[in-house]
Amino acid sequence: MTVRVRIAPSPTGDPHVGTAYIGLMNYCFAKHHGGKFVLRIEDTDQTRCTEESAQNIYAAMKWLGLEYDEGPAFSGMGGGDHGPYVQSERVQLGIYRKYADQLIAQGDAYHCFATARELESMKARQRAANEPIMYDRRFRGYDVGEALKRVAAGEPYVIRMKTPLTGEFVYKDRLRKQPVVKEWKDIDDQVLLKSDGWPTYHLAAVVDDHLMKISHVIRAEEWLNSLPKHIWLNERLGFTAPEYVHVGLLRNADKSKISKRKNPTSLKWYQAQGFLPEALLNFLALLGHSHPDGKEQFPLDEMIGFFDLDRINVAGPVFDMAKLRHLQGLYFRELSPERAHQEVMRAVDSRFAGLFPLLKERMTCGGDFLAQAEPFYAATVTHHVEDLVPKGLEKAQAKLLIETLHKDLKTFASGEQAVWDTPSLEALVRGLIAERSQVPAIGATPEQIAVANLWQNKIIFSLLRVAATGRRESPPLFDTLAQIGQLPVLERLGAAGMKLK
RNA sequence: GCUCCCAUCGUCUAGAGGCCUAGGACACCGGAUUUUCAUUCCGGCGACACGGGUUCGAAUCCCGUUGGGAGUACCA
Repeated sequence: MTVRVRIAPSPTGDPHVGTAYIGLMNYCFAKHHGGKFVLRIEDTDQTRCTEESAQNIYAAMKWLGLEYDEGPAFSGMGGGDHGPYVQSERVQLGIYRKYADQLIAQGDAYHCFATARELESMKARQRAANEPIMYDRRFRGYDVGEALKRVAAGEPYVIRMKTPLTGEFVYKDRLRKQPVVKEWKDIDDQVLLKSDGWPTYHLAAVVDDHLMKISHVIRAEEWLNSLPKHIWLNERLGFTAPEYVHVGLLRNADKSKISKRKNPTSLKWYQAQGFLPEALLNFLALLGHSHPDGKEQFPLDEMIGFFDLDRINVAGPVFDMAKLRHLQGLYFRELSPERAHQEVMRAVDSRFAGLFPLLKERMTCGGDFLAQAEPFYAATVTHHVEDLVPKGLEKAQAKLLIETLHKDLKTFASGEQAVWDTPSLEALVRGLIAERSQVPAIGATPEQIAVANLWQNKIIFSLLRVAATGRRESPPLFDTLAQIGQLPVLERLGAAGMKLK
Protein backbone atom coordinates (compact mmCIF):
# COMPACT_ATOMS: atom_id res chain seq x y z
CA MET A 1 0.00 0.00 0.00
CA THR A 2 1.20 3.48 -0.80
CA VAL A 3 1.40 5.61 2.27
CA ARG A 4 -0.43 8.90 1.84
CA VAL A 5 -0.97 11.12 4.85
CA ARG A 6 -2.21 14.64 5.27
CA ILE A 7 -2.51 17.48 7.64
CA ALA A 8 -5.69 19.45 7.36
CA PRO A 9 -5.47 22.72 9.27
CA SER A 10 -8.23 25.24 9.40
CA PRO A 11 -7.06 28.69 8.31
CA THR A 12 -8.19 30.72 11.29
CA GLY A 13 -5.77 33.01 13.05
CA ASP A 14 -2.02 32.42 13.05
CA PRO A 15 -0.39 29.15 11.97
CA HIS A 16 -0.36 26.97 15.06
CA VAL A 17 2.50 25.11 16.69
CA GLY A 18 0.14 22.13 17.03
CA THR A 19 -0.11 22.01 13.26
CA ALA A 20 3.67 21.85 13.10
CA TYR A 21 3.68 19.05 15.68
CA ILE A 22 1.12 16.87 13.94
CA GLY A 23 2.63 17.90 10.61
CA LEU A 24 6.05 16.68 11.68
CA MET A 25 4.74 13.24 12.60
CA ASN A 26 2.83 12.91 9.37
CA TYR A 27 5.78 14.15 7.37
CA CYS A 28 8.18 11.70 8.99
CA PHE A 29 5.75 8.83 8.63
CA ALA A 30 5.27 9.59 4.92
CA LYS A 31 8.96 10.01 4.17
CA HIS A 32 9.95 6.99 6.22
CA HIS A 33 7.67 4.84 4.08
CA GLY A 34 8.41 6.57 0.81
CA GLY A 35 4.89 7.98 0.74
CA LYS A 36 3.28 11.32 0.12
CA PHE A 37 2.60 14.16 2.51
CA VAL A 38 -0.48 16.20 1.63
CA LEU A 39 -1.68 19.57 2.88
CA ARG A 40 -5.38 20.26 2.72
CA ILE A 41 -7.03 23.47 3.83
CA GLU A 42 -10.26 22.98 5.75
CA ASP A 43 -11.98 26.30 5.39
CA THR A 44 -15.59 25.26 5.57
CA ASP A 45 -16.38 27.73 8.32
CA GLN A 46 -17.12 30.80 6.23
CA THR A 47 -17.25 33.07 9.24
CA ARG A 48 -13.81 32.30 10.64
CA CYS A 49 -11.51 31.28 7.80
CA THR A 50 -9.39 33.73 5.85
CA GLU A 51 -7.18 33.53 2.79
CA GLU A 52 -4.44 35.37 4.63
CA SER A 53 -4.39 32.72 7.28
CA ALA A 54 -4.11 30.00 4.63
CA GLN A 55 -1.15 31.81 3.07
CA ASN A 56 0.47 31.97 6.49
CA ILE A 57 0.11 28.22 6.87
CA TYR A 58 1.86 27.58 3.56
CA ALA A 59 4.64 29.98 4.49
CA ALA A 60 5.04 28.38 7.89
CA MET A 61 5.36 24.89 6.41
CA LYS A 62 7.94 26.20 3.99
CA TRP A 63 9.84 27.89 6.79
CA LEU A 64 9.87 24.74 8.90
CA GLY A 65 11.04 22.64 5.99
CA LEU A 66 7.97 20.42 6.14
CA GLU A 67 7.40 20.73 2.44
CA TYR A 68 4.26 19.05 1.23
CA ASP A 69 4.15 16.92 -1.89
CA GLU A 70 0.56 17.76 -2.68
CA GLY A 71 -1.51 20.73 -1.68
CA PRO A 72 -2.20 24.31 -2.61
CA ALA A 73 0.59 25.63 -4.81
CA PHE A 74 3.00 27.82 -2.90
CA SER A 75 6.62 28.64 -3.57
CA GLY A 76 7.51 25.39 -5.26
CA MET A 77 5.38 23.21 -3.00
CA GLY A 78 2.04 21.63 -3.76
CA GLY A 79 0.10 20.83 -6.84
CA GLY A 80 -0.99 17.24 -7.38
CA ASP A 81 -3.65 15.09 -9.00
CA HIS A 82 -6.16 14.99 -6.17
CA GLY A 83 -7.01 18.66 -5.98
CA PRO A 84 -8.28 21.14 -5.42
CA TYR A 85 -6.76 21.02 -1.95
CA VAL A 86 -8.79 23.84 -0.50
CA GLN A 87 -12.21 22.76 0.67
CA SER A 88 -14.02 25.97 -0.20
CA GLU A 89 -13.08 25.29 -3.81
CA ARG A 90 -14.40 21.78 -3.48
CA VAL A 91 -17.67 23.10 -2.12
CA GLN A 92 -18.07 25.05 -5.37
CA LEU A 93 -17.62 21.81 -7.28
CA GLY A 94 -20.57 20.31 -5.42
CA ILE A 95 -18.47 17.46 -4.06
CA TYR A 96 -19.87 17.31 -0.55
CA ARG A 97 -23.47 17.95 -1.52
CA LYS A 98 -23.32 14.89 -3.72
CA TYR A 99 -22.34 12.63 -0.85
CA ALA A 100 -24.88 14.20 1.48
CA ASP A 101 -27.57 13.46 -1.10
CA GLN A 102 -26.35 9.91 -1.38
CA LEU A 103 -26.72 9.44 2.36
CA ILE A 104 -30.22 10.91 2.29
CA ALA A 105 -31.17 8.61 -0.57
CA GLN A 106 -29.84 5.62 1.35
CA GLY A 107 -31.73 6.61 4.46
CA ASP A 108 -28.49 7.25 6.33
CA ALA A 109 -29.11 10.94 6.81
CA TYR A 110 -32.07 13.22 7.25
CA HIS A 111 -33.20 16.83 7.11
CA CYS A 112 -33.53 18.73 10.34
CA PHE A 113 -35.43 21.98 10.66
CA ALA A 114 -34.79 22.72 14.31
CA THR A 115 -33.79 26.33 14.89
CA ALA A 116 -30.80 27.46 16.91
CA ARG A 117 -33.16 28.70 19.62
CA GLU A 118 -34.97 25.40 19.86
CA LEU A 119 -31.70 23.54 20.17
CA GLU A 120 -30.50 25.97 22.80
CA SER A 121 -33.53 25.39 25.02
CA MET A 122 -33.18 21.65 24.52
CA LYS A 123 -29.61 21.82 25.79
CA ALA A 124 -30.58 23.99 28.72
CA ARG A 125 -33.16 21.40 29.73
CA GLN A 126 -30.63 18.57 29.42
CA ARG A 127 -28.10 20.47 31.48
CA ALA A 128 -30.66 21.14 34.19
CA ALA A 129 -31.62 17.47 34.28
CA ASN A 130 -27.96 16.35 34.33
CA GLU A 131 -28.57 14.41 31.18
CA PRO A 132 -25.98 13.99 28.45
CA ILE A 133 -26.07 17.02 26.21
CA MET A 134 -26.84 15.96 22.69
CA TYR A 135 -29.30 16.46 19.86
CA ASP A 136 -32.52 14.64 20.70
CA ARG A 137 -33.00 13.38 17.14
CA ARG A 138 -36.36 15.11 16.90
CA PHE A 139 -36.39 15.04 13.08
CA ARG A 140 -34.96 11.56 12.73
CA GLY A 141 -38.31 9.95 11.93
CA TYR A 142 -39.67 12.89 9.98
CA ASP A 143 -41.42 12.07 6.73
CA VAL A 144 -38.98 12.45 3.84
CA GLY A 145 -41.60 13.71 1.39
CA GLU A 146 -42.66 16.32 3.90
CA ALA A 147 -39.06 17.35 4.45
CA LEU A 148 -38.40 17.68 0.74
CA LYS A 149 -41.45 19.91 0.44
CA ARG A 150 -40.19 22.24 3.14
CA VAL A 151 -36.76 22.30 1.51
CA ALA A 152 -38.34 23.16 -1.84
CA ALA A 153 -40.27 25.95 -0.14
CA GLY A 154 -36.95 27.48 0.83
CA GLU A 155 -37.03 26.71 4.53
CA PRO A 156 -33.58 26.59 6.17
CA TYR A 157 -32.41 23.11 7.17
CA VAL A 158 -29.39 21.03 7.96
CA ILE A 159 -28.63 17.43 7.06
CA ARG A 160 -27.80 15.12 9.94
CA MET A 161 -26.33 11.66 9.98
CA LYS A 162 -28.59 8.82 11.06
CA THR A 163 -26.15 6.76 13.10
CA PRO A 164 -27.27 3.48 14.69
CA LEU A 165 -29.22 3.61 17.96
CA THR A 166 -28.01 0.34 19.42
CA GLY A 167 -24.90 -1.76 19.61
CA GLU A 168 -21.29 -0.90 20.16
CA PHE A 169 -18.59 0.77 18.18
CA VAL A 170 -15.18 -0.83 18.58
CA TYR A 171 -11.95 0.40 17.06
CA LYS A 172 -8.38 -0.60 17.72
CA ASP A 173 -6.10 2.42 17.71
CA ARG A 174 -2.61 1.04 17.28
CA LEU A 175 -1.23 3.32 19.98
CA ARG A 176 -3.65 2.21 22.68
CA LYS A 177 -3.64 -1.06 24.59
CA GLN A 178 -7.40 -1.34 24.75
CA PRO A 179 -9.70 -0.86 21.78
CA VAL A 180 -11.85 2.25 21.85
CA VAL A 181 -15.40 1.21 22.68
CA LYS A 182 -18.45 3.44 22.50
CA GLU A 183 -22.13 2.75 22.54
CA TRP A 184 -23.92 4.01 19.49
CA LYS A 185 -26.76 5.41 21.56
CA ASP A 186 -24.29 7.93 23.04
CA ILE A 187 -23.35 9.21 19.64
CA ASP A 188 -24.98 12.33 18.32
CA ASP A 189 -26.75 12.65 14.98
CA GLN A 190 -24.15 15.14 13.90
CA VAL A 191 -24.77 17.81 11.29
CA LEU A 192 -23.18 16.92 7.95
CA LEU A 193 -24.35 19.81 5.86
CA LYS A 194 -24.93 23.20 7.43
CA SER A 195 -27.80 25.52 6.57
CA ASP A 196 -25.47 27.52 4.34
CA GLY A 197 -25.07 24.36 2.28
CA TRP A 198 -21.42 23.89 3.32
CA PRO A 199 -20.24 20.66 4.90
CA THR A 200 -19.09 20.30 8.47
CA TYR A 201 -15.67 18.90 9.26
CA HIS A 202 -17.01 15.38 9.63
CA LEU A 203 -18.38 15.08 6.12
CA ALA A 204 -15.69 17.10 4.41
CA ALA A 205 -12.76 15.32 6.03
CA VAL A 206 -14.09 11.82 5.43
CA VAL A 207 -14.97 12.54 1.82
CA ASP A 208 -11.67 14.25 1.07
CA ASP A 209 -9.54 11.66 2.80
CA HIS A 210 -11.16 9.10 0.56
CA LEU A 211 -10.93 11.14 -2.63
CA MET A 212 -7.33 12.03 -1.87
CA LYS A 213 -6.55 8.37 -1.20
CA ILE A 214 -5.28 9.01 2.30
CA SER A 215 -4.01 5.81 3.87
CA HIS A 216 -3.42 6.94 7.46
CA VAL A 217 -4.99 9.75 9.39
CA ILE A 218 -2.57 10.73 12.14
CA ARG A 219 -4.27 13.45 14.14
CA ALA A 220 -4.64 14.84 17.64
CA GLU A 221 -6.68 13.01 20.23
CA GLU A 222 -9.29 15.74 20.38
CA TRP A 223 -10.74 13.82 17.44
CA LEU A 224 -10.98 10.51 19.21
CA ASN A 225 -14.53 11.16 20.37
CA SER A 226 -15.79 11.67 16.85
CA LEU A 227 -13.99 8.63 15.48
CA PRO A 228 -17.16 6.47 15.39
CA LYS A 229 -18.87 9.04 13.19
CA HIS A 230 -15.97 9.05 10.79
CA ILE A 231 -15.72 5.29 10.56
CA TRP A 232 -19.47 5.04 10.13
CA LEU A 233 -19.46 7.65 7.37
CA ASN A 234 -16.74 5.77 5.53
CA GLU A 235 -18.78 2.62 5.77
CA ARG A 236 -22.07 4.10 4.60
CA LEU A 237 -20.38 5.93 1.77
CA GLY A 238 -18.77 2.70 0.65
CA PHE A 239 -15.22 3.87 1.30
CA THR A 240 -12.35 1.84 2.63
CA ALA A 241 -11.53 3.84 5.72
CA PRO A 242 -7.98 5.02 6.28
CA GLU A 243 -6.28 3.90 9.46
CA TYR A 244 -6.96 6.44 12.18
CA VAL A 245 -4.25 7.08 14.75
CA HIS A 246 -4.66 9.55 17.60
CA VAL A 247 -1.70 11.18 19.28
CA GLY A 248 -1.60 13.28 22.45
CA LEU A 249 -2.31 16.95 22.50
CA LEU A 250 0.43 19.48 23.26
CA ARG A 251 -0.15 20.92 26.74
CA ASN A 252 0.42 24.07 28.74
CA ALA A 253 2.42 23.79 31.95
CA ASP A 254 -0.86 23.17 33.81
CA LYS A 255 -1.56 20.25 31.44
CA SER A 256 -4.49 21.84 29.71
CA LYS A 257 -4.57 21.81 25.90
CA ILE A 258 -1.97 24.28 24.63
CA SER A 259 -3.42 27.77 24.24
CA LYS A 260 -2.14 31.16 23.27
CA ARG A 261 -3.07 32.61 26.65
CA LYS A 262 -0.49 30.41 28.33
CA ASN A 263 2.08 29.75 25.62
CA PRO A 264 3.15 31.30 22.38
CA THR A 265 1.34 29.09 19.87
CA SER A 266 1.89 31.10 16.72
CA LEU A 267 4.62 29.82 14.44
CA LYS A 268 5.05 33.42 13.32
CA TRP A 269 6.08 34.26 16.85
CA TYR A 270 8.83 31.65 16.88
CA GLN A 271 10.05 32.87 13.55
CA ALA A 272 10.01 36.50 14.65
CA GLN A 273 11.85 35.61 17.86
CA GLY A 274 14.60 34.10 15.77
CA PHE A 275 14.07 30.45 16.61
CA LEU A 276 15.65 28.24 14.00
CA PRO A 277 13.21 25.90 12.29
CA GLU A 278 15.64 23.01 12.78
CA ALA A 279 15.62 23.62 16.52
CA LEU A 280 11.86 23.92 16.78
CA LEU A 281 11.38 20.76 14.78
CA ASN A 282 13.98 18.92 16.85
CA PHE A 283 12.23 20.01 20.03
CA LEU A 284 8.83 18.92 18.71
CA ALA A 285 10.37 15.61 17.69
CA LEU A 286 11.25 14.95 21.32
CA LEU A 287 7.65 15.29 22.46
CA GLY A 288 5.89 11.97 22.53
CA HIS A 289 8.80 10.35 20.84
CA SER A 290 12.49 9.63 21.25
CA HIS A 291 15.61 8.67 19.39
CA PRO A 292 16.30 4.95 19.73
CA ASP A 293 19.84 5.69 20.99
CA GLY A 294 18.66 8.32 23.41
CA LYS A 295 20.20 11.06 21.31
CA GLU A 296 18.49 14.40 21.74
CA GLN A 297 19.90 16.49 18.96
CA PHE A 298 19.30 15.25 15.44
CA PRO A 299 18.29 16.67 12.07
CA LEU A 300 15.00 16.03 10.31
CA ASP A 301 16.62 13.55 7.92
CA GLU A 302 17.69 11.40 10.80
CA MET A 303 14.26 11.57 12.34
CA ILE A 304 12.73 10.31 9.14
CA GLY A 305 15.03 7.32 9.37
CA PHE A 306 14.14 6.23 12.89
CA PHE A 307 10.56 7.47 13.04
CA ASP A 308 8.26 4.74 14.24
CA LEU A 309 4.57 5.45 14.58
CA ASP A 310 4.16 2.56 16.99
CA ARG A 311 6.60 4.09 19.46
CA ILE A 312 4.68 7.29 19.97
CA ASN A 313 3.68 8.07 23.51
CA VAL A 314 0.01 9.07 23.63
CA ALA A 315 0.11 10.99 26.90
CA GLY A 316 -0.06 14.68 25.99
CA PRO A 317 3.38 16.26 26.50
CA VAL A 318 3.87 19.64 28.16
CA PHE A 319 5.43 22.19 25.86
CA ASP A 320 8.52 23.22 27.83
CA MET A 321 9.95 26.47 26.56
CA ALA A 322 13.11 26.03 28.66
CA LYS A 323 14.01 22.87 26.81
CA LEU A 324 13.24 24.45 23.46
CA ARG A 325 15.62 27.28 24.34
CA HIS A 326 18.33 24.83 25.29
CA LEU A 327 18.04 23.04 21.98
CA GLN A 328 17.84 26.33 20.13
CA GLY A 329 21.10 27.35 21.84
CA LEU A 330 22.78 24.20 20.64
CA TYR A 331 21.75 24.90 17.06
CA PHE A 332 22.48 28.59 17.21
CA ARG A 333 26.03 28.13 18.46
CA GLU A 334 26.73 25.77 15.60
CA LEU A 335 25.97 28.52 13.09
CA SER A 336 28.84 30.06 11.14
CA PRO A 337 29.57 33.64 12.21
CA GLU A 338 28.03 34.82 8.95
CA ARG A 339 24.82 32.88 9.45
CA ALA A 340 24.62 34.01 13.06
CA HIS A 341 25.03 37.62 11.98
CA GLN A 342 22.26 37.12 9.45
CA GLU A 343 20.01 35.60 12.08
CA VAL A 344 20.61 38.47 14.46
CA MET A 345 19.87 41.10 11.83
CA ARG A 346 16.73 39.30 10.79
CA ALA A 347 15.53 39.08 14.37
CA VAL A 348 16.27 42.72 15.08
CA ASP A 349 14.56 43.74 11.90
CA SER A 350 11.37 41.87 12.55
CA ARG A 351 11.27 42.71 16.22
CA PHE A 352 11.61 46.44 15.66
CA ALA A 353 9.71 46.76 12.41
CA GLY A 354 6.87 48.63 14.11
CA LEU A 355 9.29 50.86 15.94
CA PHE A 356 11.13 52.51 13.08
CA PRO A 357 8.28 54.80 12.01
CA LEU A 358 7.79 55.97 15.59
CA LEU A 359 11.44 56.63 16.30
CA LYS A 360 12.30 58.14 12.96
CA GLU A 361 10.72 61.50 13.93
CA ARG A 362 13.00 61.73 16.92
CA MET A 363 16.25 60.79 15.25
CA THR A 364 18.79 62.66 13.21
CA CYS A 365 20.86 59.72 12.10
CA GLY A 366 20.71 55.95 12.10
CA GLY A 367 23.13 55.68 14.98
CA ASP A 368 20.61 57.32 17.29
CA PHE A 369 18.47 54.25 17.08
CA LEU A 370 20.03 52.25 19.86
CA ALA A 371 19.70 55.01 22.43
CA GLN A 372 16.14 55.84 21.41
CA ALA A 373 14.99 52.26 21.30
CA GLU A 374 16.37 51.26 24.65
CA PRO A 375 13.08 51.30 26.61
CA PHE A 376 11.58 49.09 23.93
CA TYR A 377 14.02 46.25 24.31
CA ALA A 378 15.49 46.61 27.79
CA ALA A 379 14.67 43.79 30.16
CA THR A 380 13.89 46.31 32.88
CA VAL A 381 13.85 50.08 33.14
CA THR A 382 14.97 52.24 36.02
CA HIS A 383 12.33 54.56 37.40
CA HIS A 384 13.30 57.88 38.96
CA VAL A 385 10.94 58.87 41.70
CA GLU A 386 11.02 62.54 40.74
CA ASP A 387 9.91 61.65 37.19
CA LEU A 388 7.26 59.29 38.42
CA VAL A 389 5.42 61.87 40.51
CA PRO A 390 3.73 64.46 38.27
CA LYS A 391 3.95 68.10 39.32
CA GLY A 392 1.55 69.05 42.07
CA LEU A 393 0.92 65.47 43.19
CA GLU A 394 1.84 63.69 46.40
CA LYS A 395 3.90 60.55 46.17
CA ALA A 396 1.06 58.55 47.68
CA GLN A 397 -1.37 59.85 45.09
CA ALA A 398 0.92 58.87 42.24
CA LYS A 399 1.41 55.48 43.79
CA LEU A 400 -2.32 54.91 44.09
CA LEU A 401 -2.93 55.95 40.50
CA ILE A 402 -0.17 53.70 39.16
CA GLU A 403 -1.43 50.75 41.10
CA THR A 404 -4.95 51.38 39.87
CA LEU A 405 -3.74 51.62 36.27
CA HIS A 406 -1.68 48.47 36.72
CA LYS A 407 -4.76 46.62 37.87
CA ASP A 408 -6.86 48.07 35.04
CA LEU A 409 -4.40 47.06 32.34
CA LYS A 410 -4.00 43.63 33.82
CA THR A 411 -7.75 43.11 33.80
CA PHE A 412 -7.88 44.34 30.25
CA ALA A 413 -5.04 42.06 29.16
CA SER A 414 -6.59 38.96 30.69
CA GLY A 415 -9.86 39.50 28.83
CA GLU A 416 -10.68 36.84 26.25
CA GLN A 417 -10.93 39.27 23.35
CA ALA A 418 -8.17 41.64 24.43
CA VAL A 419 -5.93 42.96 21.70
CA TRP A 420 -2.83 44.80 22.85
CA ASP A 421 -2.64 47.43 20.16
CA THR A 422 -2.69 51.20 19.87
CA PRO A 423 -6.41 51.82 19.31
CA SER A 424 -7.53 49.36 21.99
CA LEU A 425 -5.17 50.81 24.57
CA GLU A 426 -6.13 54.34 23.73
CA ALA A 427 -9.84 53.55 23.98
CA LEU A 428 -9.27 51.80 27.27
CA VAL A 429 -7.27 54.55 28.95
CA ARG A 430 -9.40 57.39 27.65
CA GLY A 431 -12.47 55.49 28.81
CA LEU A 432 -11.04 55.07 32.28
CA ILE A 433 -10.22 58.75 32.52
CA ALA A 434 -13.66 59.80 31.35
CA GLU A 435 -15.32 57.49 33.82
CA ARG A 436 -13.20 58.17 36.87
CA SER A 437 -13.07 61.94 36.53
CA GLN A 438 -16.81 62.04 37.14
CA VAL A 439 -18.25 62.70 40.58
CA PRO A 440 -21.91 62.45 41.59
CA ALA A 441 -23.65 65.82 41.07
CA ILE A 442 -24.73 65.88 44.68
CA GLY A 443 -23.35 64.34 47.82
CA ALA A 444 -19.76 63.86 46.69
CA THR A 445 -17.26 64.00 49.54
CA PRO A 446 -14.20 66.26 49.22
CA GLU A 447 -12.03 63.15 49.06
CA GLN A 448 -13.97 61.78 46.13
CA ILE A 449 -13.66 65.07 44.35
CA ALA A 450 -9.93 65.21 45.00
CA VAL A 451 -9.41 61.72 43.56
CA ALA A 452 -11.60 62.40 40.55
CA ASN A 453 -9.56 65.52 39.84
CA LEU A 454 -6.47 63.41 39.42
CA TRP A 455 -7.94 61.60 36.44
CA GLN A 456 -6.71 64.05 33.83
CA ASN A 457 -5.07 63.18 30.55
CA LYS A 458 -1.96 65.11 31.52
CA ILE A 459 -1.45 63.26 34.78
CA ILE A 460 -2.43 59.78 33.66
CA PHE A 461 -0.47 59.94 30.41
CA SER A 462 2.60 61.11 32.23
CA LEU A 463 2.37 58.35 34.81
CA LEU A 464 1.95 55.69 32.16
CA ARG A 465 4.77 57.06 30.04
CA VAL A 466 7.28 57.24 32.84
CA ALA A 467 6.23 53.91 34.34
CA ALA A 468 6.42 52.10 31.01
CA THR A 469 9.62 53.63 29.67
CA GLY A 470 11.43 55.09 32.66
CA ARG A 471 11.62 58.36 30.71
CA ARG A 472 9.65 61.59 30.49
CA GLU A 473 9.79 61.62 26.71
CA SER A 474 8.80 58.92 24.25
CA PRO A 475 6.90 58.46 21.02
CA PRO A 476 3.11 58.83 21.34
CA LEU A 477 2.01 57.03 24.48
CA PHE A 478 -0.31 54.38 23.11
CA ASP A 479 2.01 53.44 20.26
CA THR A 480 4.72 53.15 22.84
CA LEU A 481 2.70 50.88 25.13
CA ALA A 482 1.69 48.74 22.18
CA GLN A 483 5.27 48.39 20.96
CA ILE A 484 6.73 47.57 24.34
CA GLY A 485 4.20 44.80 24.69
CA GLN A 486 1.79 43.58 27.26
CA LEU A 487 4.06 41.64 29.60
CA PRO A 488 6.83 44.23 29.98
CA VAL A 489 4.35 47.07 30.40
CA LEU A 490 2.53 45.27 33.20
CA GLU A 491 5.81 44.34 34.83
CA ARG A 492 7.10 47.89 34.69
CA LEU A 493 3.88 49.34 36.08
CA GLY A 494 4.21 46.94 38.98
CA ALA A 495 7.82 47.94 39.51
CA ALA A 496 6.95 51.65 39.35
CA GLY A 497 4.30 51.19 42.02
CA MET A 498 6.83 49.48 44.27
CA LYS A 499 9.34 52.23 43.70
CA LEU A 500 6.97 54.79 45.21
CA LYS A 501 6.73 52.95 48.51
C1' G B 1 -23.40 16.32 34.40
C1' C B 2 -22.45 12.58 30.51
C1' U B 3 -18.86 9.91 27.19
C1' C B 4 -14.01 8.72 25.96
C1' C B 5 -8.63 8.89 26.62
C1' C B 6 -4.24 9.01 29.67
C1' A B 7 -0.81 8.07 34.18
C1' U B 8 7.82 6.78 35.37
C1' C B 9 11.85 12.61 38.62
C1' G B 10 9.02 19.73 38.46
C1' U B 11 9.21 18.94 32.66
C1' C B 12 10.46 15.72 28.06
C1' U B 13 11.51 10.69 28.01
C1' A B 14 14.16 5.18 28.30
C1' G B 15 11.82 0.88 30.06
C1' A B 16 7.80 -4.88 25.96
C1' G B 17 7.82 -9.77 33.63
C1' G B 18 13.92 -10.96 36.09
C1' C B 19 19.28 -6.85 32.84
C1' C B 20 15.97 -1.55 37.70
C1' U B 21 19.69 -0.14 43.77
C1' A B 22 14.70 2.61 37.49
C1' G B 23 18.81 5.15 32.66
C1' G B 24 19.26 9.92 29.76
C1' A B 25 17.95 15.21 28.75
C1' C B 26 15.94 20.11 30.41
C1' A B 27 15.28 22.90 34.81
C1' C B 28 17.29 23.52 39.76
C1' C B 29 21.61 23.30 43.38
C1' G B 30 26.99 22.77 44.07
C1' G B 31 32.06 22.52 41.96
C1' A B 32 36.01 22.99 37.90
C1' U B 33 37.60 25.74 33.47
C1' U B 34 36.86 30.85 31.61
C1' U B 35 40.17 38.08 33.84
C1' U B 36 33.74 38.45 33.90
C1' C B 37 29.58 36.27 31.59
C1' A B 38 27.98 32.53 28.34
C1' U B 39 29.74 27.90 26.61
C1' U B 40 32.07 23.28 28.20
C1' C B 41 33.10 19.56 32.01
C1' C B 42 32.17 17.11 36.77
C1' G B 43 28.89 16.17 40.91
C1' G B 44 24.09 16.54 43.59
C1' C B 45 18.73 16.74 44.20
C1' G B 46 14.80 14.11 42.15
C1' A B 47 9.87 9.53 39.83
C1' C B 48 7.31 4.01 38.81
C1' A B 49 -0.15 8.04 41.77
C1' C B 50 -2.63 4.60 45.43
C1' G B 51 -4.88 -0.21 46.67
C1' G B 52 -5.82 -5.03 45.35
C1' G B 53 -4.84 -9.22 42.35
C1' U B 54 -1.92 -12.70 38.51
C1' U B 55 3.22 -14.65 38.95
C1' C B 56 8.72 -17.89 41.89
C1' G B 57 9.31 -12.69 40.35
C1' A B 58 5.72 -6.61 38.28
C1' A B 59 7.39 0.17 36.62
C1' U B 60 5.93 -3.52 32.94
C1' C B 61 -0.23 -7.89 32.80
C1' C B 62 -5.58 -7.50 35.08
C1' C B 63 -9.24 -4.93 38.31
C1' G B 64 -10.63 -0.86 41.36
C1' U B 65 -9.64 4.04 43.36
C1' U B 66 -7.52 8.71 42.72
C1' G B 67 -5.60 12.35 39.65
C1' G B 68 -5.13 14.75 34.90
C1' G B 69 -6.95 15.64 29.91
C1' A B 70 -10.31 15.82 25.80
C1' G B 71 -15.10 15.81 23.66
C1' U B 72 -20.02 17.11 24.47
C1' A B 73 -21.47 23.22 18.07
C1' C B 74 -24.99 24.56 11.81
C1' C B 75 -15.85 25.29 14.95
C1' A B 76 -12.39 22.55 13.21
